[in-house]
Amino acid sequence: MSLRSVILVALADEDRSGYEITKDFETVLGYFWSASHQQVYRELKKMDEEGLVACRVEPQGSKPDRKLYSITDRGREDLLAWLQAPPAHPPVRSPLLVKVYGGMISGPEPLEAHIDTFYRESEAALNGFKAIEEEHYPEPVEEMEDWKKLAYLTLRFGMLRRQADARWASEAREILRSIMAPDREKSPKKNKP
Amino acid sequence: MSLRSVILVALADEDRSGYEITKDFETVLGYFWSASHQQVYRELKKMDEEGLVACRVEPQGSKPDRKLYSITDRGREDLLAWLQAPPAHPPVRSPLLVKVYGGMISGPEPLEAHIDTFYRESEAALNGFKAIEEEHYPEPVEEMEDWKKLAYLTLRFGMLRRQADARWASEAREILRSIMAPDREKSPKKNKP
DNA sequence: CACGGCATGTAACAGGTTACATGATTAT
DNA sequence: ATAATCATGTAACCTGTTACATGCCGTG
Repeated sequence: MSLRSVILVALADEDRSGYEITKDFETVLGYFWSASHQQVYRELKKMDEEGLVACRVEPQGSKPDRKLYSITDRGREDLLAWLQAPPAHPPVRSPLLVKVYGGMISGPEPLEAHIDTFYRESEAALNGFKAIEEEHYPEPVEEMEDWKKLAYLTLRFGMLRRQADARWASEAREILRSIMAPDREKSPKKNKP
Repeated sequence: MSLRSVILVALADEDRSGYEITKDFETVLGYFWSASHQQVYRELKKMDEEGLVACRVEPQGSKPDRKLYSITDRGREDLLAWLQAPPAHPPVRSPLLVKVYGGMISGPEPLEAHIDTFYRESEAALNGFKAIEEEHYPEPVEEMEDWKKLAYLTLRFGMLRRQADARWASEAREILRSIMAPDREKSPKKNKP
């Protein structure tokens, strides 16, 4: 039920079209949720049927018509209840770590490549976040408006995660080097002793 | 296609039953993947049909029969190809951060509770990992066998992540306190200015 | 004899991905 | 012209969750 709630959050302040909400998932909402336009349209339709949102068609002269959705009282109630309920913990699912764990089967070479890319991506994402921080949050936290503090916290989460990821990747690179080191006797590959 | 591959990794060293693989997801595999027994059984059935695994029924005297699965050559080929391909990046989906972002709607009280729980859970998980480290990986990394280095890396990932989570939670708590502080004029709630 | 662990599944549903499809407007 | 962006959707499929279901064994 999370997608519904994210959409309701997006609609809480201003009416938006499915297209705009999709764009939000590529920007602000993207720090903590992702959804494709197909998902958004499908969900909005269901939510309309269930009375959580209302829909009106807005003709806009030259451009194609758009369907503007607004949150209803029922929608607001549902959202409030969801926000107050303790959050679910999405289960861990990391393809990268599966590949690490299976490293004895693939051999260390592909692993080194994966981890290297992961390191670079983590660093790049971190730098991206830092740039956003400088541009949009230059003032000290205490001086931010309340809503801005909350948005900042979601950015901050991404930064700390990516930092941890980059740190792990460099550790992993070191350890991998010791596996790949050629000056060792070759023993038969076995995953468990 | 990741679930298939994780199952193949689990079968790479020794034949296992669906039940045993399910248990693996609660232990070793649990650091980087999760799946329910329903998923495991369903997937094994499909993989059998597609010739990635072979199945034989093992009667074991008193206890109920079990179906032992083993990886086939086709399975090994598929797994190797998958391990070598660059890993997919699962999209971010964090219910907690959605609730943070929607904090102006719910008010800070429930948020404080969510973040507090998150902090405690992160710390607890971290301590759990540290205990496992002491018990199962007491020797210096350089002295570990290759396969053990890889397993250690998956543990290490969990540790660094949880550490980052805990750090974020304490930052968040501080910032939240400044929102909740009662010695401020009350302004009308608005998510965006 | 009740309960937890072993061992296996089916069915329905919810959520997410991929592919396909349409048509207008605006910028190069 | 043609490509990008705006704006909307359908259909099929895959993956994950929840609920239901069965039956044996060993321990207290």
